[in-house]
Amino acid sequence: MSVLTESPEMHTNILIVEDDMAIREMMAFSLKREGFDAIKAASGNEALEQLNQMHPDLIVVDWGLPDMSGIDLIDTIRRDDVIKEVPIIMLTARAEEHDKIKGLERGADDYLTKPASMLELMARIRAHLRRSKGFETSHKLSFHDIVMDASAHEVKVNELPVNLSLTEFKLLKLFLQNPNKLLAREHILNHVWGRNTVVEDRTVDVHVLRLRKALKPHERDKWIQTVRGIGYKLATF
Amino acid sequence: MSVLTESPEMHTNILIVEDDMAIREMMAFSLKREGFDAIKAASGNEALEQLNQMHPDLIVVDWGLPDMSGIDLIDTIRRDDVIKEVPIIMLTARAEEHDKIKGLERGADDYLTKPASMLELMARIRAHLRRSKGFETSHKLSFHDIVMDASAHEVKVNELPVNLSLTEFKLLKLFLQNPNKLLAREHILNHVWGRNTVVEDRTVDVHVLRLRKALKPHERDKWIQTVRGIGYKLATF
DNA sequence: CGTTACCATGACAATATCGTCACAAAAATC
DNA sequence: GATTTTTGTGACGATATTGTCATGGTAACG
Repeated sequence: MSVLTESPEMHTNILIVEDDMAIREMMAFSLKREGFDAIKAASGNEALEQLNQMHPDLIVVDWGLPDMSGIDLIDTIRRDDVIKEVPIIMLTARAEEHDKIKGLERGADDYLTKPASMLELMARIRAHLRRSKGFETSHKLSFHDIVMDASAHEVKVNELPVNLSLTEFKLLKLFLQNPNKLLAREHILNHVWGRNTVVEDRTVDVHVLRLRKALKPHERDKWIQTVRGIGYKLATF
Repeated sequence: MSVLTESPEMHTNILIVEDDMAIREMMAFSLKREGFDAIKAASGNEALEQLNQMHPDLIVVDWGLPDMSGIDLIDTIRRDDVIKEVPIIMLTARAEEHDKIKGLERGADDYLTKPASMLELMARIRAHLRRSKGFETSHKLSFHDIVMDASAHEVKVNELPVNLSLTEFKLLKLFLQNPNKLLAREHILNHVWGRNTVVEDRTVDVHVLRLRKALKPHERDKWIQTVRGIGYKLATF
């Protein structure tokens, strides 16, 4: 099972089959944010058309589709020799236990009830991909075109790599985890250096300076803004 | 009841790790009723003892155990080369989303909140077993043109054989299992040398050096990259 | 406009970390 | 039993990183 025939930086395609546009777009947005490629389908037939052209790494299926039930779609997929192995997560508004069990027995690998937390959906998607692809998919933090892959310890701005020291990396990570939020010096000290380290306040300034320098060639240094008397924040202007 | 019944001659062992006797017995009862063999453990250590003697097809773990958290148990299992592939379902009274995500990210395959419906639990168990049954243990690992056949103890780069010592081999294997992932020294020590061996940190460096030397004739030595302050990673640049 | 508090910046020394080599012990091979 | 290979460790120089300080600049405010 642990055959790594493809390299992990290869795009991981997730097919979303969901007729509600709002939910569909939100899921696509969340997926792209995490570094996946989201393919969208608004109906069962649209999904089948997509599946003729490409083979996603995972499928998220809504139970109630306009032209067929999600169950029917799963049946069709599981009958297709080429794609029948693909992990499928069912997503539905119905909380009825009966549906869950039916979905799981008919070939779904997982079942989530709407309104589903995007975080939980992402976690479950990663768990299934871990099984089917044999390796962990990467976690990505991003703010516009600043993208950090913490597990790979890699930062890119607009696809170009940025070289950071360990402290700078941790500092940027904190900023990315709190975009548009004002971070007090003390807060930064606690989170980057740890609660019981004795470091001068000004040290934060210096490391912010160094982080800005590293981002300067990409013209992103101005995104780390000074808030006089308090600290810094990551934001566009 | 279940549409898909397991054939009786095929013993499917399910390990239940749960300290609450009532729940444990109820789960064991349900499992046996469905044709599974239920093995019971009331604590984390009891579970580990069991795992020394047998390898279950699936494990159901309660989050809160008397001697360790379910998460710790999962960590231990996922570090064991022999049983690390076993599907794990977390079961817990806590409904907090944070716990769910933590469990899934740390290696659980599924997560159920108590009080869990036995029917749903059974359905999910069957869904996971359906996946893991057709589990093939091909021992081929690769990263681009670096190919390892673990069972044959053979490594080739671009079809040309590479001679490695045992430690170098295990080290490269770890890298291939975690491509593009930053591996901390401690993590490397745990996985290549074992958890209870006493070896200096710097030993890792020396073996990385030796592995690089072995890969140098093939111009792949630069793919093992140093991340100052933490460890190493296998990645292209 | 002047004062004050606050910050950006560059320089610097101390430290941490890593790559490399050499060597001895242990294990494997012949 | 001799030879070769493998392995872990210490040493050392090279380099990266880090924290602090001094200085000058800038925003805030009356």
